[in-house]
Amino acid sequence: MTSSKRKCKRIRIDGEKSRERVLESAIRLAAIEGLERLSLSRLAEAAGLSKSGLFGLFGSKEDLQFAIIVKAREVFTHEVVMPALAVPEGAPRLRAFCEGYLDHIALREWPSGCFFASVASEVGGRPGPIRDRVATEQKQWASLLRDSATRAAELGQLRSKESPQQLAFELGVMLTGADIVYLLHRDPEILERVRSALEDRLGKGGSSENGSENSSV
Amino acid sequence: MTSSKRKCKRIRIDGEKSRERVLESAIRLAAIEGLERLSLSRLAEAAGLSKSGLFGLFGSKEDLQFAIIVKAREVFTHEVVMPALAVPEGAPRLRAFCEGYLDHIALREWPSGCFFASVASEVGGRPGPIRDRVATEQKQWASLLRDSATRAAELGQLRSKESPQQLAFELGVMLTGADIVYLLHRDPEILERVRSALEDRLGKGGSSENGSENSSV
DNA sequence: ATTTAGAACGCACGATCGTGCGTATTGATT
DNA sequence: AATCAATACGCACGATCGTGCGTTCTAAAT
Repeated sequence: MTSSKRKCKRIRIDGEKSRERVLESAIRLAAIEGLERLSLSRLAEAAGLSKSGLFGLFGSKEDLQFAIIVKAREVFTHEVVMPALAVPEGAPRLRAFCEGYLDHIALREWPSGCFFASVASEVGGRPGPIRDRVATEQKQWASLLRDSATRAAELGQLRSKESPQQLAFELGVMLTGADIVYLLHRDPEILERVRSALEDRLGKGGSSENGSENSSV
Repeated sequence: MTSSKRKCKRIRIDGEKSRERVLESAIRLAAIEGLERLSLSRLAEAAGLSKSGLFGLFGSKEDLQFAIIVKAREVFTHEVVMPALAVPEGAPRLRAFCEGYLDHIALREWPSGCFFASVASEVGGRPGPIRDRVATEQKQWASLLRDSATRAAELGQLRSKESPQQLAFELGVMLTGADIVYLLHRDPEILERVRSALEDRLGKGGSSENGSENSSV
């Protein structure tokens, strides 16, 4: 009920550019402050426009929060998911998902670790549309891991005694837990121990083993 | 500079009772809202006293936040740590720590899962005394797991190929990650999969195996 | 019975929050 | 050139935040 886009023959939505620019700052601010603590004033100041101008771009704070989630998902897809999809399916791709996640949370540009882990624990206790949306995103990420693990099992790349669903689950919660703990201590040993766990379950062979330039997207 | 306790021969601090009563509500509210989103007004209303009365009890909001952390630690110690310390050391105790944690986050009285996991991701990106305190608490919990795993290794209760430090780390981050994910979906399968992981690494034998009444403390 | 220190209160302050309104500015369409 | 819808702005509103101040009440110490 917020947007009233009456009849208009040819609208030139130049505001899209502004929204993108704002969201670029917003995802970083929201990861630190939290989705609800993020204030329009500070975001406006960080993005270089007025508070009311920012408000008008999104219509309401909840719409802004949704847009931030969508933008964060795009970034996560670009930084973690897509590079892994360029790796051969099965165990190597599953490993690439996990290593991509570890590299992602270790980036200095993200002082609050994984955006979705941060937001999940923020809104997890408060039911509502935002929590549902975050839950959906998390499920999709879990599906990526599970599908890769299943394919790895089909290809005979796993220890036979292990259920691929169980393996994908354990890796997923380990990554999330490591993100939280790494957030507190910033101890590289945390990332190394997760990599050891990966090596234990998926065998050796890091991301530097296969040249990544002969892959067709 | 907040407390000015001049010279007084015999003070009867009755306020301790009030503080305890307030903190009882505060830890639950803070787990849902977050340590910083928690407002004095709502907490005062929930605890049944005035806002200024509540403020006077703690001196400042930061002091209140510290008191909440201390209280949450007491609850966690009472609900998770102490029962596990009544279990024979080594693998059974390590298992009791993990199962106690799972039971703890599954409790309906805690709609936001583990207090410390929630607060960790809230303040993890913002350095300061509160984050340092939470980090210290997390380290102590990790030490409990690590010491139990080490003792289990000494007792020959682990698969020899496995480093006890690595085992303790993996279990710890799995618990934290499972807390976050369970917060989002409330799917009992999540808890079951963690229990499967425990069974895989520590063998069968749940908490109901050994009678817990013949234990000294 | 008087004294007295702390507990709890009402009240108000400055700051900041999300939001609505009125108004220039802009660039594409007519 | 004129029209018009969308952008971005300044400003102000009610609400809520953390905090300080002064008063009343209560119970232990004298």
